[in-house]
Amino acid sequence: MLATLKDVARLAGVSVKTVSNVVNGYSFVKPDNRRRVEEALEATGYRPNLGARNLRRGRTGFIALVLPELSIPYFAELAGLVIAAAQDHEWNVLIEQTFGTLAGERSALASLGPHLVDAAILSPEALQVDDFQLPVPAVLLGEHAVDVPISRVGIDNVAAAQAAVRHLISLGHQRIAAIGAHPHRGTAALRLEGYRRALAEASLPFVDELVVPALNYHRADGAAAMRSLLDLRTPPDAVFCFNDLLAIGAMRAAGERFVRVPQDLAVVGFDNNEESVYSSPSLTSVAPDKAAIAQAAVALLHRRVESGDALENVETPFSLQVRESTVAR
Amino acid sequence: MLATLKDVARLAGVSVKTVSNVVNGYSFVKPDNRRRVEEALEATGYRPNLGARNLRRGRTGFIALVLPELSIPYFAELAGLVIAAAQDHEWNVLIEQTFGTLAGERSALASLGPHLVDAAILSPEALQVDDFQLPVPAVLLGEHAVDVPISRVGIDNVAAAQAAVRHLISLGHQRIAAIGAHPHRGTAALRLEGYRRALAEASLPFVDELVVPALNYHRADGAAAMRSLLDLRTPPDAVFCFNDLLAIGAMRAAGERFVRVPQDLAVVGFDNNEESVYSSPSLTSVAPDKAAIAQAAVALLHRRVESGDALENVETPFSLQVRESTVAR
DNA sequence: CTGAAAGCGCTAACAC
DNA sequence: GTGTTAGCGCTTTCAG
Repeated sequence: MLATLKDVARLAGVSVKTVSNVVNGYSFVKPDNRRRVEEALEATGYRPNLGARNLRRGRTGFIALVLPELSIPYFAELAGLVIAAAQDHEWNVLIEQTFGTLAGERSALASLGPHLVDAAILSPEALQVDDFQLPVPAVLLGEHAVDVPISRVGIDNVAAAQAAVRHLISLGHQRIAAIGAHPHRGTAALRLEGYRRALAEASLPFVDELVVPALNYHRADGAAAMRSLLDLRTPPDAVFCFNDLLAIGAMRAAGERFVRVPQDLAVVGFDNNEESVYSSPSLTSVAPDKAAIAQAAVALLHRRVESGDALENVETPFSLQVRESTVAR
Repeated sequence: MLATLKDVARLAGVSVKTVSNVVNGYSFVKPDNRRRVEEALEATGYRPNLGARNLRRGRTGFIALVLPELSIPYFAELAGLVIAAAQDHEWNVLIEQTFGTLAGERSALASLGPHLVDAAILSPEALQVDDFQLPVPAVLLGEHAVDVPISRVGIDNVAAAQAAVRHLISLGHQRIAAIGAHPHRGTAALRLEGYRRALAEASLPFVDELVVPALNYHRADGAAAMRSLLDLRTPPDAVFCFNDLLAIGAMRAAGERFVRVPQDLAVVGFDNNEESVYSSPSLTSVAPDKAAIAQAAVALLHRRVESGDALENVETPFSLQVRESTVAR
């Protein structure tokens, strides 16, 4: 098997403490001993047993990332960035998929014993107030669906949605639909509010039939919603979708009815997936700074775990990426 | 803090051994004791400390999944399925991103001490023979770029590529390009071989200028490759791309030159990403059974870790999904 | 069937 | 500066 601290100590002719000191870079070690230990370390190929170290230190070396599904590009991209950010703090990331269901989210939280992870990053969609009895420090990505005392990292969703709809209005669109309303999702409510404000400031009417709910935010849901909009007596001339997948589905449905984007229908998405840069037409989208979100979330948790800092909310920047789905090339 | 075995034992008035027996479902425990222990378990909300358990058992409870990048849809989808499959074997999954570089892959392997994970699933792109001195049982997804004694799970890449190109030939295409050749990637070599065989069996010539290499397999690489093909004196009438991202990029580049897909140019991809179902036009693609790959890989590792089984190779099924990029609707 | 006790590999008092 | 030693929480002989 692998060498232990004791093996190294024996080989170097010193005690485990000295070896431990060298390995952890503590205090001063007599140069002579240091050299001998380093040679022994090299000779044995010693690698610390993280499990034992963490058991002793009372930490695990892991953080959990709880998200709906890795097959959703936004979360896949985010997960990659969280893993990279966690490395800077010597954390490994454990990914739990909830599939956006309450049961899935509860079971993910339940599996999150304090023995498994030091902290958690959550992207909940269905959790309720009672569920937030977390055994470890946590940070929410996105919005508080309910009012609960947990740190949060994310963009200003109202302002971002407003910017998207303003863009459509500035292009002369008057009958602007929204896809993605959802009764319990905090993020959906805020994006709807941004949509509402942009209409109001341009003195455009808020038309109920133009706001289409979506239970899920997959491409198929966007396509279905778009079809229902195209079936209206007066279809919209533009549509703001609450994420890029909905927008991709909407554009697909439009194409199937020979509705041209952007000439007949302008489309804006949200998330700025890589996919959206290469779609035909490419998709105008609200672009949250995902790297900033990932880094802020991990850094915040690190502060909380290390120094027991208080709750905090971090607002990260966003921008609007204008592409062919609103402005023909 | 949280209750330990000792706390539970004290409360139930028994020894830790008895509690441990109950928790682990071992042997027979006197009904009376069992009841008392169960009550104490309930009262304290006891949750075993995985770190301590694993330290004792000499296992970690984790497997590593080493892949290029989560922002690549194929790997994101696969990762989701591996996580689900690992749950069935009480394993948590640790994802390491290599970004497809040799340095990244080496550092991922190095961090894989036997103390961190029980086993590993690898999707290497650049590793060399010497690198395969793994400290834990491992399984390769995709192909052996080099000849090393490691288990492998994946589809028959030659047959799959051949099926894709046969499909193009059956549609009457004669001048079929290939995008994605790569000097060191085993998978690329096999797909190229399938392409070559399909041409040969139809007595079509193998034309060097129609085979375009791609250093990376991102959308931008597909677009660049397609542009070079469209610049040829006689451009191809069909193109087989070694993954869907290349194909999406190729279709985008074709559209920018007003080349119509599939009328002027038929396109086939590989991987069957969800994205490809909703692109315009939707993309014909070779569809590996990703769930089967994930399950086979995890199950194989479980057998090796538990019973020290020998190396084995598992071949998983695939199918060809025909869509609008080869057959107009 | 159950209890006592050893020890997985590591860190951190506490002595020297 | 360095050695000795006591645990972190758990599983597991080994007695009884």
